[in-house]
This record gives sequence, C-alpha cells and structure tokens, in this order.
Amino acid sequence: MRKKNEDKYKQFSNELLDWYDVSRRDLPWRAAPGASSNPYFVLLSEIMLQQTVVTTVIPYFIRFINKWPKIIDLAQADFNEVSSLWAGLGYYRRAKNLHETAKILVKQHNGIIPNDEDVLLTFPGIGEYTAAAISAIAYDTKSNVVDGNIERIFSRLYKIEEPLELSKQKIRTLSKKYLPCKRNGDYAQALMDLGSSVCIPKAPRCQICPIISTCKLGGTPNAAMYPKRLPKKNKKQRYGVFYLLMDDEGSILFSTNKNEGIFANMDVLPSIGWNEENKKLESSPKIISKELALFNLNWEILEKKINHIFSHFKLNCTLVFFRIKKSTLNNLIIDKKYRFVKKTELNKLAKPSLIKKILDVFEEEIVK
DNA sequence: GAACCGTGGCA
DNA sequence: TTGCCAAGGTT
Repeated sequence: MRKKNEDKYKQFSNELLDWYDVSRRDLPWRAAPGASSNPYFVLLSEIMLQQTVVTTVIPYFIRFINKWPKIIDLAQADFNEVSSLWAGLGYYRRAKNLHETAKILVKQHNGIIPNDEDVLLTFPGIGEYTAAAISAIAYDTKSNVVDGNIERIFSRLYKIEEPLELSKQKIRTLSKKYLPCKRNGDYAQALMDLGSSVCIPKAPRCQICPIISTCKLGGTPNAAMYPKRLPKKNKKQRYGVFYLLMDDEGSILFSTNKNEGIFANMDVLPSIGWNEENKKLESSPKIISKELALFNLNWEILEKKINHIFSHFKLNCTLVFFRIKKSTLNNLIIDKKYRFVKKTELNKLAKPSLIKKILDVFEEEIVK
C-alpha cells in the first residue's frame, strides 16, 4: 500500500513538472529553465507577492531591482526612498520589514540569504510560507511550500468539506507527502502557476489540467465550490474628513505617519474621523483638529466626496480643499508634525493610493 | 483564534 | 454596484 501511494505521489509531481516545463510563466524574478535563481530576487518578489497578484507586483519589482540591484544596495538605501517606491503596493509594513531584513542580512549574514527555513523565519515579515518559498525556490530545498493556490488545489484534490480556515493543517500534511526529491523549487512554482491559470478560484479549467486524474473534483461542476469558506464578516462603514491645504505658493500640507497602524510610515494628508460615528463631521469641515485649527478666516473652500475600500472597512471620505495665503499662516495652529511640501517635491513622497486619489480629485485646483 | 493591514481586477 | 479574492504576517 505504501509503495502504491509513493507511486501516486511521484506520478503527480512528474506530471506537474512536465506541464510546468511547457507552461511556466516567464517572470522577472524567475531564473531561466535550468539556471540557478537569484536569492535576492526570490526574497524581494516573495515579500511583494504576499496577498498581491503577479501583474501588480511586476512593475514594482522592476523598479526595485533597477534602483537596488543587490541586497546590499537595498540595505544601504534611505528608507524614505524604499517607502516611496513601495507606495501604491499596499500592506505598508512590508516595506519596513523588507528594509530591516535586508539590513540584518548584510550585517549578520554577510549579505547571503540563508537557505535554512528556521533562520529565514526569524526575519521580520517572513512567515511560514515565505520562509519555505524562499528556501525552495532560491536553493531547491525540499520545503513544504503552502500558499493560497496550493491550499485551493489540495482542497479540490481531496474534496475537503471543512472550510479552508479550519483545514489548513490537514492540507499541509497532505501536501508534504507529494514533495518530489528533485526540482522542489520548480515543483512549488508549478503548483502556483497551476493555481493561477488552471485551478483558478472561479470557473476552474479542469479540461486542460495536467493532474485531473488524481483530483476528486476534476471536471465536475462542483470544483468551483471548493475550497469552502467560513461566512465573511461585513465590512463596517467609517467616515473620515481629509484636508488639502495649499498655500499661495502651491505647497501642500503633509505629515508622515509613525511605524504603526494603517498607512504606516507613509506620507498622508491631514485627516480626522475614520470612525463609524463621525458622519456628523461632514457638516463642519472648517474645524480640522486640535493640532490644526482654523477659525474665522475667509477660506476658499472646495468640498468633494469619494469612497475607498480597505481590507476590513469601508471609508466614506469628505475631501476639503483650502487655499490659504501665507500671510494668514500665523493665525493657524499647526502641529509640528505637519510640513508644507512643494508641488515639485510631491513625486518624492510615499503616498498611499487613497492619498494619490485625493490629490487627483483636486488636480485642477493644484495646477492653478 | 480573530482582528488588523491595501489595492485593483473581475464577474 | 457590490462582493470576492490574491505567492500572508503580526499581534
């Protein structure tokens, strides 16, 4: 019986690797067939790919390796520049963790990325999946790489009825049995390519699947129903007010967030609210905040509204544009954390997509 | 375990 | 339009 199972596992990986040799995606961090990969490229791409699709990552990855071709370049970079190149990619703590990891690697590991999963796990921003993926893809170790794609594939292979949130450990145990003795990095990437182009979440393309013969759901209309999931919680609606303050030289008031919370370390516009109850703030845009108080002045005000959706809440944004004269700045109470940024310096900031969106809304006013 | 942490594409 | 989801990690 054991012999029979081993044959099954071997056939599975062989068929998958044969498919990979023909169907593999050509990605900028991927080594040519037969060539050894660049561990720095693997690490950088794996961090960027956390919860982020390949097509989104590619241009960011290219910009990063053009600016910092080696890990030592990244380690020595000014974090503000790292943050700025990361802007728009989301999950901004990743940028800080990446930079910290690069610095540790250069300082304590001679700039060499370890192949040991346990060592990789000690770096900030590298968890179980990423450690296994770097080890397998960069050094071809026999690591049990389990990402969302692989969870979906094994959920379907075994027609797992439990919600994915509850079956992760079972899937790890199953997937470990299938690991081949050779080409482990290719094998992991083959599963991921399969998950992204064939065993896709909706409408899986079972007709062209190289491993349909081992799949309990293969070719059945039910395949799309797996993996099953726990019911999603509704995103709460929050309300916030954002202020675009421009002086008569065209400079705009910004602050840089601390290394915490949403938009960690990013450059943002002054805002208040972000609460579920603050809907009433919409009607009093002139009172900004304790740190930034505006009273009894004749402002040129333009008000707009946009919506923005985050991973765990929705934000209804009231946007308020003020044009102020420098001579009246003395009447403002402005916390020291704020600073005016010249129009020509805007492109150097690390602006989250929401902040870019707000600047776009007032583009005509900014150009004036 | 559950909440927090972004964004864009797609149906 | 809305909800879903994607190469997860940290607290």
